[in-house]
Amino acid sequence: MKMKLFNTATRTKELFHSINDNKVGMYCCGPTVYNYAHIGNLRTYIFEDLLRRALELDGYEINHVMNVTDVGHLTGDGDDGEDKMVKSSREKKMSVWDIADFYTKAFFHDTQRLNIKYPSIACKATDHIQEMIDLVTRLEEKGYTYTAGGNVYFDISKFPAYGKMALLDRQELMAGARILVDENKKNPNDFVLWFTNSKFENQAMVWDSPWGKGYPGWHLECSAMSMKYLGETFDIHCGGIDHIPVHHTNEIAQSEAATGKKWVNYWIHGEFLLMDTGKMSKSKGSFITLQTLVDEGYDPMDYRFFCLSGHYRSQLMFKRESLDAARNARLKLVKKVKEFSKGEPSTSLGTEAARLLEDFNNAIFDDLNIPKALASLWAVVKSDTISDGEKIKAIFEMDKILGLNLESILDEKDEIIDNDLAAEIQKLVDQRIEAKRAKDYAEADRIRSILLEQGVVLKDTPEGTVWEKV
RNA sequence: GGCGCCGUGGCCAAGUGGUAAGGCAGAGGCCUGCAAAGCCUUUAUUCAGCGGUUCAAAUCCGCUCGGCGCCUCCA
Repeated sequence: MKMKLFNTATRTKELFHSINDNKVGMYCCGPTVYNYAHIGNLRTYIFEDLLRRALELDGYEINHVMNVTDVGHLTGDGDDGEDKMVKSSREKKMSVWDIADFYTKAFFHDTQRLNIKYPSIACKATDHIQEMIDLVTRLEEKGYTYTAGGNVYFDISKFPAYGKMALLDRQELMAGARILVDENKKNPNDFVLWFTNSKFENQAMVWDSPWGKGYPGWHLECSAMSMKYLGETFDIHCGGIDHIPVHHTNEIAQSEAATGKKWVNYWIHGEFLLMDTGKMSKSKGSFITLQTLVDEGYDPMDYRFFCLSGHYRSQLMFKRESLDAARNARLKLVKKVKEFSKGEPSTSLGTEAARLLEDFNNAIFDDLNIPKALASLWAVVKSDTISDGEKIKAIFEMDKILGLNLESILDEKDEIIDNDLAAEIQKLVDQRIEAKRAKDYAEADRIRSILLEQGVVLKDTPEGTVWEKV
């Protein structure tokens, strides 16, 4: 047990201790399924996947819970906001349920392509309305709520520790920064637990509650579902750094007010992916999805490898140039792995390979220092003294964390080309070999360029001429 | 205005007191009829700038300049 993690709650790197032996309860804020996830969102899920894999390497069994937000996420944090699901539904002329279903599938398709492990439990907010109502009831019984304008609000003045993790007490708001404060609120930071006062007609997603027909506030789902599946106090909660000041702050307030207990031991937040133009924002509409990159010819693994190039707590600038660098490096790695795997893999590691693997693991355990760990990976690749069999074993071991799918890439068949075409190509290759033998280089080059036009590249290796499709 | 973060070779990036990992790109070489691929070698007396602390600083402190994020839905 040697995992060290930067805990936002204490702003320090701490040695991780789980509540129950080798079991870890980890809750990760999931997608809002009113649109596609963009590559910035995906960076966070990749980071969480790396965290999960690292904890597994450290010997823990992970209960990984992720929510799917399919209701209650408003365009503004007040009574005036419209539910994003409803908005999307109206714009796309699909039912809210179909919208949710469509984008949930799209989301998990993306995570699967990025080799992100599927959560132990993926839970939808709309399947847990009762749990949310129960939570609001508990808060109401303890006097943490008030009703105004038909909505139930959380009263932060009753919870003195409000904003402690986010250091909100040390901040002063910029005058006018908060556009449109909900007039029903006693304090601008109070937040809605339950809405009944929807001004939007035909609100499709409403449920009966003790406070009237309505729908839950956004923050509620994470508190209700995490406690249902992980208990009232659990180990890790992660998400994007943007969630610190509002979403996570409110989750902490309502959870700890309800139970009177500490809710989460370790808060781990991932930094943002930035574009040259600034951050990528889902609600602004223009963003890059994984499919965009795939359409441009990148492999999803290129993007994963790109994310590995920066530390999860640092902002990462997305540029095609950087993605190209990541692709080149990854392709080189794959090529090496294929080469090393021609022989039998070793069953054990010699001292140098073992040392490099240990260096790798130590970097991982030091708050997920992937960029540093990668140096050990390349050291294995380039080593003169480690046998190919050991290299393979060590690299596959490292890939359990990196998740580049190196083992299954080996199983991939090279592009299938039908036999007739292969025979045709081989015939030309043979002609060229003949021409070369006769030192008729003009003819040899002519044949080579014919093949190149068909996308076939020739390589004259010491073992003879080989060709491959590009 | 407040809070937080950052500034390391052409690009990305690790390193937070002991004298600069790694990747990409580039250059040179080997190989080749020429290529392609591969391999080898090579690229920061220096870490935005200026002061200070210290035997010793990219690493600590102060100031200056530059960049970013948050304070509003947001990974």
